[in-house]
Amino acid sequence: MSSASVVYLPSGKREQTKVQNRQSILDAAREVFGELGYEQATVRDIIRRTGLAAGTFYNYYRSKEEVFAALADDGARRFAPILKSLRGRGEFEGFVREAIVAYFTFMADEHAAWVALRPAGEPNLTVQGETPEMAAVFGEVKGAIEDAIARGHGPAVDAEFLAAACIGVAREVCDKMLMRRPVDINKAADFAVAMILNGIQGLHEGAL
Amino acid sequence: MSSASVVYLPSGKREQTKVQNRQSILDAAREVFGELGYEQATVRDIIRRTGLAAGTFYNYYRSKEEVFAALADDGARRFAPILKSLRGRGEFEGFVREAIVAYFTFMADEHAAWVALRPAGEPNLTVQGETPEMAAVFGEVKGAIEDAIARGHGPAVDAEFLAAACIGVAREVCDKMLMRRPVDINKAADFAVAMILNGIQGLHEGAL
Amino acid sequence: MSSASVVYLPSGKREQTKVQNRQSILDAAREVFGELGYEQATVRDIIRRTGLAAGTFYNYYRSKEEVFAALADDGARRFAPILKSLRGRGEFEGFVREAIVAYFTFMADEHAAWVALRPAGEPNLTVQGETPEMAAVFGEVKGAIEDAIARGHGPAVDAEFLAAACIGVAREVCDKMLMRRPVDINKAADFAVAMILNGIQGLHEGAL
Amino acid sequence: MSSASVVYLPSGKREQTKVQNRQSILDAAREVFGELGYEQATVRDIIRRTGLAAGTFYNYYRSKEEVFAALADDGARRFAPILKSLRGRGEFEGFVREAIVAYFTFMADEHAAWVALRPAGEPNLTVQGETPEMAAVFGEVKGAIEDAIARGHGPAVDAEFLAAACIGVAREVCDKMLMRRPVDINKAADFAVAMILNGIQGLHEGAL
DNA sequence: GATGAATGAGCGTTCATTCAT
DNA sequence: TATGAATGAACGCTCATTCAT
Repeated sequence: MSSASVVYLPSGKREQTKVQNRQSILDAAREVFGELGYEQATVRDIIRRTGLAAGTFYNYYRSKEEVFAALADDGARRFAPILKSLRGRGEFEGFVREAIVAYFTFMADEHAAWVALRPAGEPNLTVQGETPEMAAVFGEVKGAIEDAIARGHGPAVDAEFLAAACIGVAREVCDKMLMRRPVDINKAADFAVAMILNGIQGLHEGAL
Repeated sequence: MSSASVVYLPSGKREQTKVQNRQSILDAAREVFGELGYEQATVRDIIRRTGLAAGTFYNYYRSKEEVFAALADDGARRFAPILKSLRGRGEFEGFVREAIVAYFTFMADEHAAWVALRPAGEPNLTVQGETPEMAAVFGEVKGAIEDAIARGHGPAVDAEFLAAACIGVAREVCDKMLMRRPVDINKAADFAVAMILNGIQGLHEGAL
Repeated sequence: MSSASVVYLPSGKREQTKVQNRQSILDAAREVFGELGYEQATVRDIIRRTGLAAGTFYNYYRSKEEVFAALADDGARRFAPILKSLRGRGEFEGFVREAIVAYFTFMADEHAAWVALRPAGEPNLTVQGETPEMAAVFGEVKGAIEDAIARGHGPAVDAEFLAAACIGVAREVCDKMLMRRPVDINKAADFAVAMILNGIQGLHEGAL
Repeated sequence: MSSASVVYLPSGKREQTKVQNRQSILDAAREVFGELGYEQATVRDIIRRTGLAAGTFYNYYRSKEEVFAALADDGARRFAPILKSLRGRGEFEGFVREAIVAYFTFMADEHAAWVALRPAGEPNLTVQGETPEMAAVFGEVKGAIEDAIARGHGPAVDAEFLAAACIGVAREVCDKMLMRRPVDINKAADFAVAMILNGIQGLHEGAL
């Protein structure tokens, strides 16, 4: 009761614990962000789900912003190679199709993982449905499309508007796709791609 | 012995300050919501900007939800007649064009008013950029498009996806439009409409 | 809308209104104190039930303490003549019996009126059950008994303790009586009186 | 490379201040409840007297109800063994006497401690005079008497009225006893017991 | 590095009371 | 006198963050 108990662990273990703690925090944060949304989520929520002490959180991240960024970076990092293989290719049509498919696929996977991991016990919980990874990957795709268009790989139209339109279609159709069972990536991608490419086609003819 | 019993009815001064206070609160709330976003905004933020006492807020609204709703309702109410004149028309093309134009026009006006009123003194302030009115009107347009498509006024394609795509294009292009100077409603609307209608055209041919 | 409407009423009416308002406040206060208890009751609760304006309350009473006192005084005033007819009589036994009966009768009446007036619609409301009048009348009885004993009309025992014991018996038995249906004043009074008088009898013999 | 992983177990200093703080809160709460009464007391009153930060209170108790209960439980727990030794004894007279003595003794101790600790500097402060412990112990005694009578250990009279009368006598005489200097437990207990037992005696003869 | 209690600013809200009308 | 909106102190409570252990 009145003395400290000290347990010495081998150094390897300690490193392991560090990795484990960091992962615990990330996992808890993903859950919390997914369920509550970024704004509603609090550091305390994350800590609670972690089982760690409050102070421990701050050994790894300085704020909820930072954990969010870490998760987003992780998503972006995993998505980067996929995206890289698409960038820089010559023809725009192919790029759009592949980018959309890659994006939808990533989102479907992420969403599936997220749905699978959520405990079924709390059905009345408000769910935001988008993890930091998803948000980040959307940002990546957005950037890629904007880039591709700005670099002249796209048609000769108002580049910024075009990118915006592509992104809008991609995001909204993706959202709907994720709400259906089963999640049909091909159908959704076909739809989105058709909308975009046909839309552009018209722009040419209409000389916009 | 004979004295007057006086009944005070709502008269000038009182009623006037009531209206003023209500308006102060709404104005402050619009600012706060526009700058901080709904989630970050607090009742006390609104009160502070109002200069009124804390308790006074609660003579007018019971919560931030309620002020938000009041602002949103105001936006929706102002937009409703415009929208109503579009709904129920037979052909889809015309509906889309008019809806987009109406939406872009409303947003441009709202945005201009909003920008004009914001004090320039705090440039490093996080700005969300969307007032409750804008959010509400977006919701109205979204509903109108979904309705129009669901009621069969749209082409024979996946109605939900189509609505989603239209909405995505409208929102994103509108956002870009609002960032430019001058704000060119016609150009943006032409672009968005072309994307949507041409996109649909292709869907038919592609038998999606 | 923008001008004051003034209604002149004859002076008699005005006086009448004053009396009515005072009574409204007292009635509302009795209800509120009875339902919520003195501590929980707020001036606002009373005002709300009154239908009057908040400021009007302060034209009649300066605080909830004051309304409470007014109600208590009313109870005491109504009880005073009954009590007066008992005070000063020579023999203690008779005094105790009559005081108890008078007290129990008053409380039963008051309680019946109170129960009858309460709206049956809110059965889950916390009810304190004692109006200011009841509290005040208890105080009067207490004073009367203490007086009677202190003036030597009681037996030669520790006067303060005796008064305390009488009062304790009276209060607690009265409470139980009021909880039963039908309220049997005679039975309760007989019991209380017997306890007290027999108790005293023993004190004499025991030479306390 | 080789470093220690340290697990901190509850040790001296931390545990000590926790106990101290908990005690500070309980002490402050007892004072506040004693001076202001349960209803008037606020969590902030307790915190203020404690000198701790506002949030700290909530590390120990969730509400004023909970602190009150903790104090009351403490009183009841300390009184329980004394009470237990009395319950279940056959004859009623002995039970009443012992219960009264035990109750008066406990209250006298509690009251003495309470009076001794109160700072003399604020003479104009409203004092309620009853700590949660006292209230709880009164409740225990009340329950014990009601039980004993209900279980038939009492005389053949209206059990509920009898219990009420006993309790009334005990409470009121105890209050008076506590106001005198010196506090004479025996005298007060003798008085109360005589009142009760003689009173019952009369009930028998009177066939109530 | 891990712990978890302490901190105190800040939140939403209610309240008694005032005072211009 | 009646009105009822304005006031601002105070409440219960939560939070991000710190720091002695």
